[in-house]
Amino acid sequence: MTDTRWLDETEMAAWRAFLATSHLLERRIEEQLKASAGLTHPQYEILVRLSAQPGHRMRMTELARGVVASKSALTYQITQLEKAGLVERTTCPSDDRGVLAVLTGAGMRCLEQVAPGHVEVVRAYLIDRLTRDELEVMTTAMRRTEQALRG
Amino acid sequence: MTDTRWLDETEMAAWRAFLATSHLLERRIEEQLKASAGLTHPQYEILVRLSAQPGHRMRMTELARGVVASKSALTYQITQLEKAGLVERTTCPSDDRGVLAVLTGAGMRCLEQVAPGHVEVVRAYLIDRLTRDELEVMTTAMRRTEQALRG
DNA sequence: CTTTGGTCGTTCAGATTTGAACCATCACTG
DNA sequence: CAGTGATGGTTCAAATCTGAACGACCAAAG
Repeated sequence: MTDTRWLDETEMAAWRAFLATSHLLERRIEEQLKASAGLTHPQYEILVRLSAQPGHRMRMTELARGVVASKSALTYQITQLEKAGLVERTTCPSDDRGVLAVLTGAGMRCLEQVAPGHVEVVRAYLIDRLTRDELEVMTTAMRRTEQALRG
Repeated sequence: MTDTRWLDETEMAAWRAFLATSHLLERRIEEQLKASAGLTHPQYEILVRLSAQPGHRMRMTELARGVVASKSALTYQITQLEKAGLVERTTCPSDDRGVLAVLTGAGMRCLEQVAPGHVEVVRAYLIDRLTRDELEVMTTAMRRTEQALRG
């Protein structure tokens, strides 16, 4: 057991700020989505991902990876969205085990209605607070860490 | 209703990477803490905050603000930590409504034992992946957004 | 001293998440 | 074709979080 490399002042400040910001932002987003459409953030992300796919459909596992949710959490949320009529389940033609989540017309309309307000929050509290340089630094840095965290 | 200012490519990339990274990192941290000491991340954060205070004690509301948790979530977690013997509740001498959460000796020892492994994860997946410049940019940027999100 | 409005922390019901267990199916091997 | 190990998605119980409602207390004003 080697000695611990503790975080120095700059590192600690970065980590604390990152942590606080991500939690606070999550709260704001959740609040805004709930108020404007009764959606949770995970649900919103699911709709976004589906809408970006050809055929507006995606395999459950792939979708779970995309939105960073556990398989059971996704099962639950898809069931909720299905009850709300925003998503449907289809059996996958190429793999009988598989399930495709498909965005419905109502789901697409819901998304189009909610997205502007959501983007506004993301802008107001994060994107518009950063300079272009900061934005680019953050993108490359976050992509690197995301890469490290996957796999 | 003015036209929506959608996120351009750079902005979207920044936001997606930030979101994915924060969720993935949260998962890793949770996993590591659970395995090494049966703690959740919120619980760990509570111990850290308390340990940094004179007298190892803090008011519930202030603590909730610090770790970015709702009042009821904090009540729940402090109860859990109390059952585990890591924290105690004391009535606040200056305000009979108030409750002070106090870190116990066992709590402090637990923290000292768990912290190295936790820091290692934060380093391995975030801090050590960033250059010094990136770190500093992120700190100022995140602090600015944190500021905006509080209040 | 009482009233008033606000803060403090808890409680409660309901919603969501987690992780393990499970069954069905796949892909490959012999 | 049977056997094997891995994968896909669901289910379940337990843990946790949310938001509203609540009772207790504070602080300032009358």
